[in-house]
Amino acid sequence: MMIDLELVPKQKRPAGQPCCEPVVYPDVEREHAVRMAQVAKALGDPVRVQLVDVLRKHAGKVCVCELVPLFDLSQPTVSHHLKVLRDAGIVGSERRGLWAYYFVIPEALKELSAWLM
Amino acid sequence: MMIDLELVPKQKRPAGQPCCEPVVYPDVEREHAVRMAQVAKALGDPVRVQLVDVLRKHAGKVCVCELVPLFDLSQPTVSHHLKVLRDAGIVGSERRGLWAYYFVIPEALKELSAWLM
DNA sequence: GTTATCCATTGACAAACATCACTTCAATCG
DNA sequence: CGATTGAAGTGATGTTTGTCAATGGATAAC
Repeated sequence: MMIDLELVPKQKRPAGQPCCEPVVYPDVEREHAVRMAQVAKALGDPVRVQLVDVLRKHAGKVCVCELVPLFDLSQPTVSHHLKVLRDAGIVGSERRGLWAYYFVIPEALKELSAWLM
Repeated sequence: MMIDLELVPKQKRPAGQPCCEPVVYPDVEREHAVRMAQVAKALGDPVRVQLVDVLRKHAGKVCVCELVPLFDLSQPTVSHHLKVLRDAGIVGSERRGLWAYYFVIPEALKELSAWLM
């Protein structure tokens, strides 16, 4: 982990003055940060990461009843995780008769991925 | 949002049989999912997303005292968020006298970004 | 030494979260 | 119709999280 730091050696400020100039922070980032955090938060659980992973590999072909046995969780809990992903815009769902099929919405992941790089 | 679904229409199963074959799930994904979730979870707060954003733009040049005024938060709270990022391996810190400098560890973000695509 | 400054830690609290057992809803089959 | 099935919703519970006030620790200036 070699990071070139270019540290700016600071000196103790004269009493009564602020330690340093605050870095200016564009307000534009604000809403973007909120959105990125929303997506990241939804992915902040191993179960949901795996759900996304499975859905990505079987887009549109997986119903909830196939997902449940993959995790040592009750069906309502899996449904809950799917809802979290849905609320974050990461997955969508479609109902066909008794079955609900889930699929990943690639744009959501792409947006976060882009910000990360 | 046009997703090609290729739904597999299922028929109601004969009584007593499972609804469908569970999708096989390689156990290799497990630990990877845990790691991805760990990073994502740490990014699951707008403040921390903004912290990473600022640190990325000023690598190695930002001390905590510069970060605090950017957020309408107390210094301990900012310290807490930095610790969360540090525990997730997203940022590192270096102490120089009174000041603590934080910097982003790009690999952590890159790993998540790669998985997302 | 004493004092001031930067930062981390602790303790406390409300809010949010993950989970399950139970229930409800919708659709299918007989 | 009634019975059954897949999935979502509810309520409850224990855990985690975000936040701050207060404190502690280390370093620099005096």
